[in-house]
Amino acid sequence: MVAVQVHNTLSRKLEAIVPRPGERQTLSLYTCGPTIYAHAHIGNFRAYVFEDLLQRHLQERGFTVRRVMNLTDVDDKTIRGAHASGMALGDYTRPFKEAFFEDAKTLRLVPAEAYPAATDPEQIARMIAMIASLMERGHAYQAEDGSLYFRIASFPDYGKLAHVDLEGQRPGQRVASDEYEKEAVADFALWKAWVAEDGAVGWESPWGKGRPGWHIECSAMATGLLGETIDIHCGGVDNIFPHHEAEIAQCECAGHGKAPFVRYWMHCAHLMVEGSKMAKSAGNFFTLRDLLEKGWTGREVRYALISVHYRGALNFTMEGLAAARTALARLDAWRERLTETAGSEPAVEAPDATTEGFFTALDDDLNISGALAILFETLRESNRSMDEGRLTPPQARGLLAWLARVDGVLALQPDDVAAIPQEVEELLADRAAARAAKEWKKSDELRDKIADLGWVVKDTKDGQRVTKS
RNA sequence: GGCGGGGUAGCCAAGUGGUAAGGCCGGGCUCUGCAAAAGCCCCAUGCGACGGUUCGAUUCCGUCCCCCGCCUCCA
Repeated sequence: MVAVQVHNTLSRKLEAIVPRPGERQTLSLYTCGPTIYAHAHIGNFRAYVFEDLLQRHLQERGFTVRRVMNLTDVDDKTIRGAHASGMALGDYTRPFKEAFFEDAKTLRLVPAEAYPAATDPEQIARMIAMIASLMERGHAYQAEDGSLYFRIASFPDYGKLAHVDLEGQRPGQRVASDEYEKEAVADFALWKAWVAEDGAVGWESPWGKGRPGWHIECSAMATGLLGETIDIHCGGVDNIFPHHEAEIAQCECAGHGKAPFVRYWMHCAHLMVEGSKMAKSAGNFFTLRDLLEKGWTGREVRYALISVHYRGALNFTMEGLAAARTALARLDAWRERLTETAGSEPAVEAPDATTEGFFTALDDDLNISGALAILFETLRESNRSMDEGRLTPPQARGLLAWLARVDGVLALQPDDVAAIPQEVEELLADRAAARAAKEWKKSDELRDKIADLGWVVKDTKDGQRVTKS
């Protein structure tokens, strides 16, 4: 059995991923999804692309991955946004939800098994049931304002994920000063009592009308869909505290036994843009849509996001995107060349054993740099062979088969190329004739005409090659 | 103050107690009517600073400097 090792935030160590007893090859994966009050930005997508790489690699290694990603469709910002636009909550979030799925597709993210939304009646019911369980066990209380809070003093393990000792904490700047109703300042909201600003947003509960706190949403949806113990839970580093800490507290206190909530916690570092923290005020805030408008493609953005190890800060730059474009073009050209060399021979010869290093690098906590190094070394080596005419068709086919496996993980192959229009085909035929007759002027004119139609012609050793401009 | 992540060539970035992967940029060459593309080759006596351990350290230990993040609802 191949051992995939990952860095577990809980233990701060590299640990081999082993399925739960009784589960042969199935792993559950819960990933915190977007809050759909706006378009997700590339920082959000960095986390989703990392999770996608993880899922795809686990699948390559033979695991069946059951993945759930939640959608947070109710929180302060969402309510404010809906209120400001005069729309019902669901009408306000719907376009952002649809946009998220489109963006995910553009970035080639494998769809999750389920995308529960916080406002789904079924999920609200689960949250209420979980809060009720916490109340019964003395882990929660209702404050004077009607809101329910988690009693952190009742859970000694609180802080084990972030490795924080609340005693030593300096209060953060965002502690709301009006939360005097709580027993302890660190106690977090499970259920927020309805207030006038909430307008039409609210659900009935045993404790009165209100809405769920953010943390309970994930706890309820994760355990509701994947069971009491989840194998892998991912998110951004900023979620470690308090969000994931709170999730642990809720699940392990409401649970039926001493079942740990999550076995492997994985967190993705932040993304910076041009060297600084991404912020609207700094003018370096990008959604995927912004980048597509600038002419970048989904796979270029994917490459830029995927090519830096997930636990290191990623500095996202236009230069980085340009590098992604060049590297992808090189991979594309190589794949085409291999395809030509492969011909239609049925025989397949396995590539050099070192190519397996691509996958063993990823086994090591998703060492993408090491994996890409193997990919490019293989590229150069086989190009040399082809230059010298040494690469046999069975060898080329072996490399293509390997490349297909590699791309099952990277998902960086070009989109299906658009069919060449008849008009362009005719011009190409004319141009080929002109070239054969060495009528260079005519050849150049035809190249211009083809360019006007939106296609670029390049003359290679083996004739003309056109691509959509 | 507490807890994390990080400082490796112009940029991005792996990695190892034994003499620095890979990508981009740049340079050279090949191909070539031109243009473009593509391919190959070259490109860090050096791994934040200073000490120490060692036959040998970028890699281990110590001290220090710098950058970034989290510390209550931001991936």
